[in-house]
Amino acid sequence: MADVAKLAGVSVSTVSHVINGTRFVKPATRELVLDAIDRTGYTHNTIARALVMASTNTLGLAVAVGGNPYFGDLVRAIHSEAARHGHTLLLGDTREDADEELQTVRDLCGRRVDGIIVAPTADPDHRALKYALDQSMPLVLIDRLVSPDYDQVTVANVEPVAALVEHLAEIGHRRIGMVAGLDGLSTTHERVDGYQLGLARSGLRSDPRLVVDGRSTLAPARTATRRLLNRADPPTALVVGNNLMTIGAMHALRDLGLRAPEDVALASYDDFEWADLVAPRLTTVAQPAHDLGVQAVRLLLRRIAEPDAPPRTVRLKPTLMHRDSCGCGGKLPLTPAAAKALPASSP
Amino acid sequence: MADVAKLAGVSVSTVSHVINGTRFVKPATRELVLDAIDRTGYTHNTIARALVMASTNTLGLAVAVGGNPYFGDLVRAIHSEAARHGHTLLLGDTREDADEELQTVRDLCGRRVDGIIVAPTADPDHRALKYALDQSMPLVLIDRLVSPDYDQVTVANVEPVAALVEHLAEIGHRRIGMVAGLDGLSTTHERVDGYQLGLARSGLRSDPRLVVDGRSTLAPARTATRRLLNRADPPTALVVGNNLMTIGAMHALRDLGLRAPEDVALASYDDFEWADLVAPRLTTVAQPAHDLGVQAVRLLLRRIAEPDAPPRTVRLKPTLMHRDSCGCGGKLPLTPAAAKALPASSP
DNA sequence: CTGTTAGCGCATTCAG
DNA sequence: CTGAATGCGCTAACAG
Repeated sequence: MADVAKLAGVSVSTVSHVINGTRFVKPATRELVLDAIDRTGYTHNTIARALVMASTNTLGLAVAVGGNPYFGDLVRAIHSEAARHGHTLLLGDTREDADEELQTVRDLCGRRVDGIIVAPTADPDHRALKYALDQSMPLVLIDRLVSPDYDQVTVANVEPVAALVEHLAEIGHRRIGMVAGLDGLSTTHERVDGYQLGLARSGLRSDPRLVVDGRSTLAPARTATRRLLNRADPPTALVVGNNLMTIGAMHALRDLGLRAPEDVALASYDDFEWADLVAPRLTTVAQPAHDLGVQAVRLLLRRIAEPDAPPRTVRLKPTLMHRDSCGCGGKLPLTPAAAKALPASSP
Repeated sequence: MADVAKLAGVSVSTVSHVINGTRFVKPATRELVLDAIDRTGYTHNTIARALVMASTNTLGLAVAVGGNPYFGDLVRAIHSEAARHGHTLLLGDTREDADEELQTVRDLCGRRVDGIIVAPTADPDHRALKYALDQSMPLVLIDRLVSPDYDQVTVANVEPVAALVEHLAEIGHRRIGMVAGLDGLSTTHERVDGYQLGLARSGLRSDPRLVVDGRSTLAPARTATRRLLNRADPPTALVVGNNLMTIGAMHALRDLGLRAPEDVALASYDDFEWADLVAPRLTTVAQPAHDLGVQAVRLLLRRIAEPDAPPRTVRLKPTLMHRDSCGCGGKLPLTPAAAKALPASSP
């Protein structure tokens, strides 16, 4: 930058100001600077700028990068919304592990990002989150809720899952099982709560043995589902807690030579782009991944701008993708109450 | 850091050295420093460090973040390998657009990442890549090849696709169509070349009208496939150039009330986790996404360490996932030559 | 309208 | 074994 200044016959201060447009510069000299800049091949050093400005224009993202396509959508949405506001993303992988999460958040803080979006792991102590707050690092939680003290954005879980269960019950199912996600995640608990609520509303007794742990991923869900269906008195319908576990559950059905929805009806949380290509076409609840990401970024930018604003929890509504795996033959819509909790969209 | 030094009764220089372990410090004073550090709640400022070290321990990644789950796997692999070497990822989205690509790379350079991994867009001038080289920014290309002057890592395309075509031909198909990807990408061209090669080897005449442009994404592939199958003399088998387009093609089949493999046989590039849950189970070619990512990072770190090393092109082999959509009934394996080009794995 | 100068927080010679 | 001093590249008062 000193070179540029010399070559243009001005001071570094002027160079800085033409670069940032931060104060008026006589058009003549500005031209001088401008072409001195590209004759020098000069490139603005964001690092140095960040040091003095105490702001990096970078947002940290701490999620479990792995496997789940839903998080891919989230990352994409977050990235584009961040970019729209001139921010870049620094990517951290929690691997759904509390220690990794803490280390990731630490690293992100060390790199002086302007704020962090994290999909919290099941850490009961929330060490990573506390650390961030401790550093007074702006923070917003996505997907999973932790406490209203944080800014957080998530999706409705209880009512939508209840609606699914009620639908299944109305078709005539009396033994409805659930493949639940990782213990310790709010999404898991809320979806199980929704399941219980649905049963209760349908006048069905809840049987704890019908709820199995699929650990939010494919393989465990596969074996758990297999075990569940191998019981002496297996459920005739299954509610599955997320997308990966749905793949696992379908594998399990195939392993056992069972067909959906004839042998076992299926309804699950999270949609796929190919959900209506599989046999049977999957009845699912689709998350508004894009909106979730956008909201998270907005919340974070607000928090950065006003560190003392009251924390806000945003909860978005998912959409019912009513297809064939529930086995109602398409003839039966949701009950009015359920439909209200869970707006439907034609596939 | 000055605070820490004061509180420990030493100089900043000593503090720096105990933090980085960069020279011997008497255990006694080191302890002093260490607990002064956490009594102060001091956090190492990576930004300032980067400024003086002229190195950020950050790698830039410029890909089309959108939609394609294959890139999700890639990002994951790259991230973990980078992390293994103490580097973090700065994420850039090219959106498969040349201008976005250039801007992304510019930004990444401005942020002084230590190197960049880019999945080049179809820009005929390779402006972004030239820019990076111009800045003498270490660079490696992933997925698509551009020129042996760059470090690049990709997957074999020609022979694997040829093998697919030969397989289809051997089952008896004489009119084999292809849904090709975005023009200008090496993967697209190589896969089309493989298609032609397979036809030639099978003694089939190539008909340009049987190759349609699916633009590497779902929707265009759907309409293109529909148009192709609506021809007076439609193909009886289809080779599809990537995963998203495969979803599109399957939608097209359903749109037309056609079934695979009975009405149209299907074989495609890129595997999915659910490829054997759809009807029919998809015969695909699976990319070694993880290895691609790992190799890319290794190449990049080598380039950073030795800026003048000769450029290297790494080409990995994909795996055949031989399932049902090709319609051979599982009875017919690949010809020996084809099998050699395309190792198979049981689903 | 523009130049001078003092840090931003750290790593690192060079002396002790 | 440790401290003092210099500079990384830039922005922002503060003078002109």
